[in-house]
Amino acid sequence: MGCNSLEKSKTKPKHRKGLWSPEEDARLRNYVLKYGLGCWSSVPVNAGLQRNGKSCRLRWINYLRPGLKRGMFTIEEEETIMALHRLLGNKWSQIAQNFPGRTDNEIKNYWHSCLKKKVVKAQEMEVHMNSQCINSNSQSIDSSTSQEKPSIQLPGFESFENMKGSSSTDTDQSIPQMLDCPRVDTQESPLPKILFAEWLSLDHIYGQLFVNSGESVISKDTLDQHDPTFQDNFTHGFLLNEESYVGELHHGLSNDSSSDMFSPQFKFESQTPGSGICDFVYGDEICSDFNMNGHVMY
DNA sequence: AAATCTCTCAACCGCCGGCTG
DNA sequence: GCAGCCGGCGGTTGAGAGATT
Repeated sequence: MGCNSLEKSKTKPKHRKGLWSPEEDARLRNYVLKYGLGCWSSVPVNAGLQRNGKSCRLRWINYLRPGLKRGMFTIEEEETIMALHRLLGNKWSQIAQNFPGRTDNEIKNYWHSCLKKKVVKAQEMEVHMNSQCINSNSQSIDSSTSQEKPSIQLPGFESFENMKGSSSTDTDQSIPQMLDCPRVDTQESPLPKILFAEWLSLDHIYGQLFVNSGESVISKDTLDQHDPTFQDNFTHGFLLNEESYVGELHHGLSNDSSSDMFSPQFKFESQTPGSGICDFVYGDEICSDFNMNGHVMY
């Protein structure tokens, strides 16, 4: 690695632990926005932080990264998490790839604090109902009933069955079909009707931006505002500078005509060139800072 | 009002695979 | 092939907030 030599000769600094202060957040944010994502181990040194690189990386990914969606999980998100967990097990990073703006840590926490209990409850209900069923009419039960259990079929997520393979964990083996979980109807699902075959993560996008600083991923000139292939804006927000509305950022999917896949894209609409740091507002929340310089720049 | 309990979630820890010298 | 470092991931912890007694 190119950056490890930086640390080698130096004595190990004492790293701060615990919660991040606003000052530390500001230092890290300013550094990454200015110099981009590179070698995390050099970030605390260059940014003047008494943290280790790992801690900086985690703080950026889970808290400071632009585009993070904060707040409660929706019913749809909840159902999707449970469905994906049944398919993938505790593969939180893979699950998180299907939730733009959510982090694997967030999903993992939500699972352990809320969803796990629901699954256990459902499991207990199933056991209870099965025992009742056996007692009342044992001869009517045959092997086919288990195949008729309700199963959550996420539209477009069929291929995850293939991904599951042998990587299943103890948890996904023990989780029963959800008896009280509303099934996702393929006809009426509010979820995107596609599979994110490979979600182009924000990290990836920003990483490219930082490497090629000066390039704009969201350019009002390069993106067709009326792109007919741009579908299902499932997240969007507003860009504000210090005083006023600057534009609207859509985060959606664009059909790649060369394949059946859709790819995530940003669209920037109704823009008024601004300057300086802008906030991306999602819902009622200010998510992060965006540098604006005519186009959306970083 | 105070003590205790429960829950949430940010952050840490340890492991793993990939890369480099 | 080996050692060292890195980023990434999943498991776990513990501080703090809110609920309950």
